[in-house]
Amino acid sequence: MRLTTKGRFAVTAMIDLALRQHEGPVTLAGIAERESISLSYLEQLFGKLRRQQLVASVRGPGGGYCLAKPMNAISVADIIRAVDEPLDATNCGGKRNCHEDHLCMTHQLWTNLNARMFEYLSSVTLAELVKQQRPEDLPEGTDEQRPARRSRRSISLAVAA
Amino acid sequence: MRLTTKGRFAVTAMIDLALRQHEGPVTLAGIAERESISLSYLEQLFGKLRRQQLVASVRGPGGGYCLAKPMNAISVADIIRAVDEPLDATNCGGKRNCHEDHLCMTHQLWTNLNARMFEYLSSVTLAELVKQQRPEDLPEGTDEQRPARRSRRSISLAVAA
DNA sequence: GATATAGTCGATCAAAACGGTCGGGTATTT
DNA sequence: AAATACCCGACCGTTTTGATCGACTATATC
Repeated sequence: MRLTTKGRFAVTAMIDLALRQHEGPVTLAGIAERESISLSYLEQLFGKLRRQQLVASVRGPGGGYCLAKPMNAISVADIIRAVDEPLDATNCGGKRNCHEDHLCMTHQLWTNLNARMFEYLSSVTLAELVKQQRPEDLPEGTDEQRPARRSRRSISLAVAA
Repeated sequence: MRLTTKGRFAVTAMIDLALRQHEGPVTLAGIAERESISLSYLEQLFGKLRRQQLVASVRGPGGGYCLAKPMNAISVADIIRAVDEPLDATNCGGKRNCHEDHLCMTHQLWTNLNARMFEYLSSVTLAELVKQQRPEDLPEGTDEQRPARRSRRSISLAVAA
């Protein structure tokens, strides 16, 4: 579990997305402008988020990104894990046996700490963050995910992945 | 609040120190060998730990480091904060007012998340970690801090791994 | 079908952080 | 005086961060 600005960018972007997806797919260009994150950097982050099934994309005009799940099913830990990817692993981890086993005790201990923190971040969902963000104008049912496209015919809804 | 291997190194080293300080000052060379951390890197870390009053140093032969406080008064958050220093700060932080105040809402929200995590890490003390590490051989009173120097001379007691 | 939109992908890059080395200090003990 | 061990600053290679650019693909609309 690593915590850097990268994860924060991703969380910020996901909140922005969650706040607007009820109007249809949200473009990265929009998020980039509103949140002051470079478009190309967002593309990289959302590539990872998409591969982790946290968001779904809709290509072409009127396209953009939607959440792939209800926002109460997406935790901060999910987001951070998606973008920070493979990650630390206590440098000796389960791999080598260090020197004495004294060292591995220290490592395991750190792993425990990691786990507890992860557990905490897993308990914080996007829905909570959004609710905390906009306690006023959050209509009851909006945390349901919506079909990707709104236009009259189509609903081609790629969702590839 | 950033979480990297740097903080982990510092925590590991502090646990090592806490486990041995009852025998007198603990040398960085010893910690370096036992925990497989480079001596020079440890020096940098302990420079910061010392400036944050978490450890005290004893120079000269027989010298080394001691905890500057009882180990139940030192939290993991203290250690990480000491070595990870200035740290992120939501890129606009309390400084500028972003664009609209919408953005700052997002930022403040992240700050809250940060705070909660920090709060958690603040609740984990070195004493707990040590206890967890060595549930068997932890005599009752050893978590009291000791005066930086152990006596006028004598007790050379090099400890050395 | 042409065109505009918007995601996808890969290469590349500068700056920062990470982790470490080196070489010189200074304080203290023996 | 010599040995120990903290102290400090400069430097260095690698990885990560955050960003840019260029080319491509899918789709909607006219």
